[in-house]
Amino acid sequence: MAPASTRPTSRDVARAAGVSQAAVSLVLGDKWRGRVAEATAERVRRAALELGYRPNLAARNLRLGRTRTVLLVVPALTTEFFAGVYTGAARVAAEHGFGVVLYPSPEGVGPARNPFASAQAALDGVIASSMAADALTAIRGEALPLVMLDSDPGGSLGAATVNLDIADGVRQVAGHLLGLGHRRFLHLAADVPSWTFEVRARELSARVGAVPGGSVRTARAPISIEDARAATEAALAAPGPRPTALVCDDDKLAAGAYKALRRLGLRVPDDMSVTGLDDLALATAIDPELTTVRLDAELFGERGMRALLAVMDGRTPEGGDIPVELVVRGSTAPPRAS
Amino acid sequence: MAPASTRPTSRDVARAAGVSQAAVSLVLGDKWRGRVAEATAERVRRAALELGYRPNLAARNLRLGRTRTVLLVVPALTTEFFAGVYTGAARVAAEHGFGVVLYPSPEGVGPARNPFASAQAALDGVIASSMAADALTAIRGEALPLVMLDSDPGGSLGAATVNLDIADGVRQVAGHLLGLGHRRFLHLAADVPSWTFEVRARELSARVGAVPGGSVRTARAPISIEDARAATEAALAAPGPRPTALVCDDDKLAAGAYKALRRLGLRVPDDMSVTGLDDLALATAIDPELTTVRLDAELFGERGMRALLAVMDGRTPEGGDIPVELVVRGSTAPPRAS
DNA sequence: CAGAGCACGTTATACGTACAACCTGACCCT
DNA sequence: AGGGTCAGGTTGTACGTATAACGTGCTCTG
Repeated sequence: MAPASTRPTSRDVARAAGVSQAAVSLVLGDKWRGRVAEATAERVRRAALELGYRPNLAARNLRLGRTRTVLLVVPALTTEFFAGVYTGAARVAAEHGFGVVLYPSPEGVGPARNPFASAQAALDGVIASSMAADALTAIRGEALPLVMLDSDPGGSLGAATVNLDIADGVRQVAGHLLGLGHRRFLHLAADVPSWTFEVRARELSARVGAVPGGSVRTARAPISIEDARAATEAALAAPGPRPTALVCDDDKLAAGAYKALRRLGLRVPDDMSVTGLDDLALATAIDPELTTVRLDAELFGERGMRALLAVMDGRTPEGGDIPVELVVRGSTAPPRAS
Repeated sequence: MAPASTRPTSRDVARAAGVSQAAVSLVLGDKWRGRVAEATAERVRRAALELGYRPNLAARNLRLGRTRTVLLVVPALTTEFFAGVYTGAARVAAEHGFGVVLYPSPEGVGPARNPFASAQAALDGVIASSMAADALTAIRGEALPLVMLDSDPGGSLGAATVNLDIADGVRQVAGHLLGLGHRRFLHLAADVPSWTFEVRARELSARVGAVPGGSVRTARAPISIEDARAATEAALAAPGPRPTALVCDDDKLAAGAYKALRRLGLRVPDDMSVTGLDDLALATAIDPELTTVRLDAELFGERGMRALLAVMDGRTPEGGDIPVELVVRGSTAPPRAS
């Protein structure tokens, strides 16, 4: 009489092996050394295998009071970059017996825009990108151990933060372009409310402003190739001397800028130098290949996970921003003698 | 005496509101109509709010015997496309009170390569891309309701499948290029063991082979821009008359092919027509913009989730492949008169 | 005015697991 | 012989929730 098609429990395994449920738990939990005879343990293992037993995670989580699962909240723009962050975080998590669940902050997915309503999984902690703005209030409400990625260290009110050294990346870009002789800059800024984008703008202005004759104009666009194209065309239609260098907050924006420049009949890098930020695959797919700042997404994810493990453990996560690296390719050159 | 920093339970709320735990469960579970006075319900709600009560999901899942969470297994190449699949699936899931957890099949992430070891979440069902090959055996072992995306309907042994009409997409591409006058094809195939890529090859050969003088050569590359570039260069170095049309299994491959053609001094579309498949943002970022087949990733995800809901419900999911659409852009033109 | 019915709750229980605490017989040592 | 030790288990319980089953008074009706 098959008792319906319900999954076997540890008690079923116990019955089949002729032992108590506790013995099954001990054997399968690898805590049986010196408590259960090897022969019995083997019987239990065999019975579990035959019945196709899988432990009920809900029950285990309830019993243990923890889930060994953490949530990674990323912005809707699920890209290579955050795929890398996930990979790094998942690797470290796996080393410590943890799992990582991804929550891409939705664009109109659920009514609640609440990661916890969506990923119903019971969680031990959260890593959240500061770009996933929609989800942040819900996250705070949950009162779980939290690590923020790329968030204002001052403004995040006590939550641990792990940051890329974006300021240094912008410094390197500015230094590179200034060194080539550029003075008039157009900054194609990501239209996303996030501290990291404020840093980009501030740092660029500071560097360029410190040089005689240096000037920065700003255009804004959401991180989308089409929007970037439109914004760039509009900005370059403005009166006054044309900028010679176009600094983009993101490689995708740079790809849009390329399109705008093609339509305007301007050549990269002869008429306009262009830089990006991220070093996505896209950066080498476009022609000419893009000078950009390489961000180590995987390392970012690893550091985020390590920080979360520290927080969950009551320790203080190690500080220090993650270094970034300028990658010079074919999209930057000295401005043409005017 | 704060009882440590442990999260409040429904019993704590009950105590604070002066009612029984059962009453709390009724009120917060919205099952109190006619069982609890409005004033009492209000007291309970207020107490819950004040204590910051969050139900323990592990306990609820255990009690209810279900989690209202499903797993979406996607291949490591976390791209725009699967981001779209997720969005569609999550939307439908949310409509039915379900959550979706993403599992990107890892490239060397965990030792187990087991989605269930990683996403420790207790699950009600699984949607899996056939490209996430590493994870498939683990998935079968779990014996959960399963829907496969883009899988061989015959070979998937009873699991429900939802497929894009890739064969028709390839037919449209072949028809378009043949109509322009192309006869010698190079097929840049994705080096991924998945039924959908077999379909591409088979269908292209069939169509082109049916035309007098039609021939198809094949090159293989992993889905990466650099690998695609190398494979294309190698293939075009082969002796014999050069193909005039390059059919790529994926937009990323096409981007790699563009690079190869640039290095060989061949112009698109004058010397070589190129087509892709996916219609990613990348397709319009490269120059000239890519003729490709648009796949509706979100619809794909929606249909996948609907099918899974049907399976979990004991119903038969609706059949029918998802239509795809050829998008003609600047990368295809008639072959130059030879 | 009996008792039916309703409004408003409460008590008890089960979900499947992990583990603390307890038990039992065999063997050993003095 | 008496007790101690140890291997090899078992019994019992708690985790926090949802809900079935069971009271209570009170009102209404015939």
